[in-house]
Amino acid sequence: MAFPPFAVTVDLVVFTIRDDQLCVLTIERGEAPFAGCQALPGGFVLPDEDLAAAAARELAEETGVGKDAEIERVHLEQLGTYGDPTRDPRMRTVSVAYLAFAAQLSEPVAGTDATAAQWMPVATALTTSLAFDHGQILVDGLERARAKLEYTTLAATFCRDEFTIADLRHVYELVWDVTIDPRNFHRKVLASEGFVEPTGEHTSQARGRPAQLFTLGEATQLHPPIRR
Amino acid sequence: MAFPPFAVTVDLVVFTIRDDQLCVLTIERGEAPFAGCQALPGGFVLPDEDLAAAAARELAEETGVGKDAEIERVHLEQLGTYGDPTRDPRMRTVSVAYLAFAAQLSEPVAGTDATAAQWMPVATALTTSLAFDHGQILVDGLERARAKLEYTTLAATFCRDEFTIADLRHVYELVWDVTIDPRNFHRKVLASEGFVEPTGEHTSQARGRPAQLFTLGEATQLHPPIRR
DNA sequence: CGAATAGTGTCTTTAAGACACTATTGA
DNA sequence: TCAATAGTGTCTTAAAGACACTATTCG
Repeated sequence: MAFPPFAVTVDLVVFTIRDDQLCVLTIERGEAPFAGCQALPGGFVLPDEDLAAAAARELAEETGVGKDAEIERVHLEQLGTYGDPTRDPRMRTVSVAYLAFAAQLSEPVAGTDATAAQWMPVATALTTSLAFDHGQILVDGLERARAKLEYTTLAATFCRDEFTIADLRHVYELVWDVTIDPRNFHRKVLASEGFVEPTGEHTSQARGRPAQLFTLGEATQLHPPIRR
Repeated sequence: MAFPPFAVTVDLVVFTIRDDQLCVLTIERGEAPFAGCQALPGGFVLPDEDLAAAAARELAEETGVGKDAEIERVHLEQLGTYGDPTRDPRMRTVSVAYLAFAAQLSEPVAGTDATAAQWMPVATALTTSLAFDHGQILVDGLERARAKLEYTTLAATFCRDEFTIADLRHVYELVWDVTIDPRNFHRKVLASEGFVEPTGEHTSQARGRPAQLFTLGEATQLHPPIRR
């Protein structure tokens, strides 16, 4: 049977928290179209590769994540598919966008690609002209991320394996761009069955009373949700 | 630049309410693979066609919806993309699934296709072996539909232009497969700013006190949501 | 009349938000 | 000591759910 041939790519919206800012992974394009322009990382899906596998592969290539046990600390989900006939001037392309949340673990971001990858503050990225329809994909990814924090435990994915309640609150504050009452937040998280489990350890570095350390609990969904 | 060629299709999960049941539109496949098997309606995306346009075209072909002003009464949104390399034995295919909610307006369902289309109760469809990965797509579509009713006004999309609070409650009950207290539901809907607007008209047909008729209000999101 | 459905009022419980207060550290 | 952060308690308000009650129709 004849069918119109399409190129299928995956593009990644990878969020992390760095220097007290929500950041997104971008690359500088080396070739036309949009040469020299900032873009989301991504690439072609291989002939026998699943879409999620292609996304995981691109993520590993660009961040180094996934080569070790670090894959455990990354959340990857399908965001949406973008297929406007004019989105790529070279050919008819359909891009399946994936959304990733990562704790900032290893610093090296320069991937196996020759392209220079960097963590760009989301506030900057939103006012930057990105290649293709990547500006729209970023907006959609940010909105999805914000919504997901409400009813899932995925905020912990932005934290290291052990974290304090203040760390977790900081994730919500940076992603939602709001301030949250520390006392009410504390109570709400502890009241949420299975959200966090105490390790028994405490932090010691900062000024102020040492905080208890927690790990992510069994729950993946929050009932009731933590509302924006 | 060389790239692996893919076939790109759209598949539709179209829900409606018929005979007091949540139903999904299915077709009987005429050709291999899965000849004679039930499947979701869908087809190839044309070379210069947007993905959403392809979904709208397939929907019109299968249901007749969209030819008149009826397009107003249908909600169409992207559900997700399915691209397992083995999902279609003929070729490498990526399918972009769309979710549609429709009021049961015109009865004729037999589309312009030769394939026989029918409204199948979702409870039946879930225990039927559907072609390709359409069983998974249906499950995902049902879960998305259930979630959407919580925080959007889309339940009204299942109703005719004018509807009673009981009609609306019935949508929630059938989609969520629960029973809802009519009195609390009534209060909650009326308290939700912009959800419904009274027309001033009343129903007269049934036994019991005549009910007020409403149209959908300006709101698209519900604050607070109506929880399952 | 009684059955059926529409619609209102009221009480209890749960959760959110404001915010006073105590606890424990470093400088 | 004070500044800073962690953590608890308590009050008020909003919303969910249970359910008694009234309203209006048909048979």
